[in-house]
Amino acid sequence: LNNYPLWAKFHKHQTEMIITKQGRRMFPFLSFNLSGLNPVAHYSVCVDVVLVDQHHWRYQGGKWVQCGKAEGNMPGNRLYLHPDSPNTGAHWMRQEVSFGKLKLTNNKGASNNVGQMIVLQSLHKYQPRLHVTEVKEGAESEETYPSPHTHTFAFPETQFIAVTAYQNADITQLKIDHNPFAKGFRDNFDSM
Amino acid sequence: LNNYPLWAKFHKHQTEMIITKQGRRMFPFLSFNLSGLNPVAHYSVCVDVVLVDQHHWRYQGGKWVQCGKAEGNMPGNRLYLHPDSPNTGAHWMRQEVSFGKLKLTNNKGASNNVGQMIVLQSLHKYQPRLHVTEVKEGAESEETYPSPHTHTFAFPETQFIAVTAYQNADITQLKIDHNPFAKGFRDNFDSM
DNA sequence: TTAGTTAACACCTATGTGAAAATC
DNA sequence: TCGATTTTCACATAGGTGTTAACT
Repeated sequence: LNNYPLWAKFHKHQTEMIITKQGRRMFPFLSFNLSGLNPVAHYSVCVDVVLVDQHHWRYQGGKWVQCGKAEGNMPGNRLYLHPDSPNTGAHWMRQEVSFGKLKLTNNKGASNNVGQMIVLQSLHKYQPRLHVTEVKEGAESEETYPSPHTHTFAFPETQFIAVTAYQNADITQLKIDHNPFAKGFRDNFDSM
Repeated sequence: LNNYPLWAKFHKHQTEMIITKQGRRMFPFLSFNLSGLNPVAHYSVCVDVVLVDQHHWRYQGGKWVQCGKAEGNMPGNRLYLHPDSPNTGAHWMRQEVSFGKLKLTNNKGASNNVGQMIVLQSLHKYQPRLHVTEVKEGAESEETYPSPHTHTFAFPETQFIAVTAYQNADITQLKIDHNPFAKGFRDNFDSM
């Protein structure tokens, strides 16, 4: 996992990720360094997002608290195939593998665009996971993830609660401080 | 070939395409409708650019004239693999196949970024070509284009002379009139 | 009312244009 | 001097931010 210090800062305050109908990028975004692959073998790399628990969460009195049962796993795509897939082990190990364009949405109708957006439920806690699958040449479609020959990685620091508006002001400030696209909201007293 | 009327307008005045060190997009850009493919077979789609003749060209007295021999074929990548490659016949036929992000350059050092930019010589006349190659599962690398099972298409209307600055003012005006990124140079007398 | 969601907005990053000046 | 190339620039497109107000 790359950019661990930043993820840790967010995690300490309980990371929140905005979800919108049209889809919102994650910040921080997932990025990994892979090693130990066969340079000439072919792999597909993808990310999925799974529920951490079966509860609604509510932000009350400055804290996140559990609140009743969730309505089970809702339908909707939770798998995002890395755009470079499939590719050689050498390709994946040459440089960091980033998911900067992965988008989160609450629009169940967007499930049609499989692989474009990950559909989540607001106010639920999620864990992103990385899957590295060896692709057997001559095999059928790529729609069988995760397959038997998959390595899966999950980093607790990347857990987050999906929201439609930020609840914790500390999280908002961290986003403003570190996301370049939010520079317009920084207190500018010429930090040069 | 899509957008044929626009290509024809440029072709009538002898199309010019700017080349720069960092790479410049084509305008108009190449876009095709494919048909007749096997929906479940896999194909790679790419474009290359070849010399039309072995001469330098010079713009003199408002006309393009040949001028001495070219120094043969220079090294440099002239092949651009469509980013969706490889993919199924159904995918390629579902909608137009566009090369809007293909970039032309005169930077021979950019040959390293194979597949990113097409390296050309200024003041030479070129013909873009479309290649559709069936990918055999289990075959080795994709670096054997064009392979024996390739269909190649070339449209004379897409021929152009590579330049580092526009020579014909008619071409400049056509670019300004039709390329959205050049809207800032249009004579704005509120065409609404 | 309350809590969650949505849409419009100003502000930003990132990048594609030809013009014009500078350079080779 | 001359022609070709490169650099810088104002002005576009395209789209990612949190804020705010409206909506449900």
